[in-house]
Amino acid sequence: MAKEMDKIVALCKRRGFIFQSSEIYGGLNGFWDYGPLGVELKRNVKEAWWKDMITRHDELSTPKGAPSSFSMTGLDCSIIMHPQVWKCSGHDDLFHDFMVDCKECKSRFRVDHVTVAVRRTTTDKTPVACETFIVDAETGTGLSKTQSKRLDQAVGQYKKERGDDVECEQVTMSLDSYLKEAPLGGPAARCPSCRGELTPPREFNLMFKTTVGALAGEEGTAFLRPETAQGIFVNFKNVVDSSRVKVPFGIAQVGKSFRNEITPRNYTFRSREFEQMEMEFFCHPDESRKWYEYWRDRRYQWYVKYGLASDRLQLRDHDPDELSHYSVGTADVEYAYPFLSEGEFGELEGIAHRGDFDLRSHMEGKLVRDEEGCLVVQQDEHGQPKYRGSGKDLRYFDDQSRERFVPHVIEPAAGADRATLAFICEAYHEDEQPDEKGEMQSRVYMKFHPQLAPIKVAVFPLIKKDGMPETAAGLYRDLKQAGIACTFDQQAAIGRRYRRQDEIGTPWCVTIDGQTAEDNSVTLRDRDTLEQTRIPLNDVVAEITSRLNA
RNA sequence: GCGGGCGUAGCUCAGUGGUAGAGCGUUAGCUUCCCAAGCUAAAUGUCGAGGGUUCGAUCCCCUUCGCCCGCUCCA
Repeated sequence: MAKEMDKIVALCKRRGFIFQSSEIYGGLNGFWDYGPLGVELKRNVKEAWWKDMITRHDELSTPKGAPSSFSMTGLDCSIIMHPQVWKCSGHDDLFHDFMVDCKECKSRFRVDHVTVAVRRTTTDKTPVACETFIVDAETGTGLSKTQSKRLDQAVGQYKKERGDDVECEQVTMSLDSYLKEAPLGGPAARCPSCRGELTPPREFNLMFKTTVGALAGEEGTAFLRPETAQGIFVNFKNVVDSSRVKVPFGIAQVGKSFRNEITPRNYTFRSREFEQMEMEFFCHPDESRKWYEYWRDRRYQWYVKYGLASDRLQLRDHDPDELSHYSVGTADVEYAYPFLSEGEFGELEGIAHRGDFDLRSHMEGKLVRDEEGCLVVQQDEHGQPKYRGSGKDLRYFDDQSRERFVPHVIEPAAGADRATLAFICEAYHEDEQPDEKGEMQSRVYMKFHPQLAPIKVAVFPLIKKDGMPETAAGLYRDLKQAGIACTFDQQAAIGRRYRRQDEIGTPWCVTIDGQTAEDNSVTLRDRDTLEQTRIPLNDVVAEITSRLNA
């Protein structure tokens, strides 16, 4: 499997699908460029998505499986937005962590994930001893017996030194709070797994920071968007007010997002700069469950339609404890990429039921879930909203029912690069075909769906004489005029030219031969079956067009 | 981020303390009436980058960047 991935990566480089960014300077981890063929492939992927979402959407009919008819519209938002957007969306907290590293065993921990049991004096709260541990979410386990014993011993030692009149109590707190409370002097918190020395907390920000305005300073600090979705939410009111859409409706966006991943790996799968195809679907809360299921199934089918095989593609509903902070239901469309271990799948797209979390967050301020599971505005230590919302009314007024409500949101969020990579991996095929002497030769071909293939047709004169090149060039121009991506090749033997096209996934080759001059017919050769059919030269454009739309 | 391995032509790789080769591919010509054909010719590398040791480094040492595997982290 991993070997197959190496072949795919080599082919992508050799044929101009994907290059490493800034390769001549040694490359830059987590960034990738699309070559001449790659850009066509990725454009076709995005175009297929956009057509499915917007261009071909019929808002007068009810699509199969949908609760009702609905509207769809597009949007293209800026990459840099007001910093408050990320505070209210939750990204600022979620993507911004302080981490400590163990100098001994090199483990890394989020400061707020490490719990500290502290023994301190009851009188002046001086910390005497502490032990760290990670609370297991499933078992809820805390301090071990050994650790308790160590605490007892440390307190005993302390009492011996100070005399017996000190009373100690035990409290637990996060490492975060402990470091703030006992910055100096107190016993050092040690590594939860090996008791090694910990580094001071260091800032990790998964969002790319930049400065707005020429003057550097905290004032102008802004972030490159880590997802395209927030641009849609903050424009919700603009779209409703300007486009006459009625709930239910969706807003789609394709664009770049940026995440400063700690470990970009697996080719283009986890990149620091990537392109998303996101759609936010706004509906009445009572209907949201049905819409969630509709979009989940429809998005899965989209990948099937464009050629991902069902045994390497799966739709997986998240377990309740796996759900994001905002979600009441999420499913992933996953693909068994060849770089993953047997049985493992990687995420292509997440379809999330986000409820009213996003719109309300941008109205009221950043929300969190309280003990009863209700969304409430997160408060700071003074009882004020931690991050203030816009204060704008983002509710929707339904003229028919005379009802005013915050729509619920279904979000299918797909990775354009991940989809492109999955289509590349799925397309890669090797087989054995006889050469002109009848000996079996290995053949590599990319079995792209014709709508995704970078080039749809290659036109060849069988040999470079008898007017064949001229006839072929004429057909090439006709195809170009019709807007069909095609190429012309008269170099080398015909077999080699076919193989070249196979390797870049061109579904059809048209060859002008001796018979063309006699009866105006050409051969149309199929990439996958290698079968050739004779069709009239004048029908080629129409034939290709109809096959492309099939 | 840590540990291990690796980095030589477009690709796959060989090789040596005295500034480099093979196969495939690419390009040009001839030949060629259908699946990587034949013949002829040609191009291509600052041996990942920077520094050090040396009379001399692609080779030895250090740093750095990148890739792969594992751990960690993460949607």
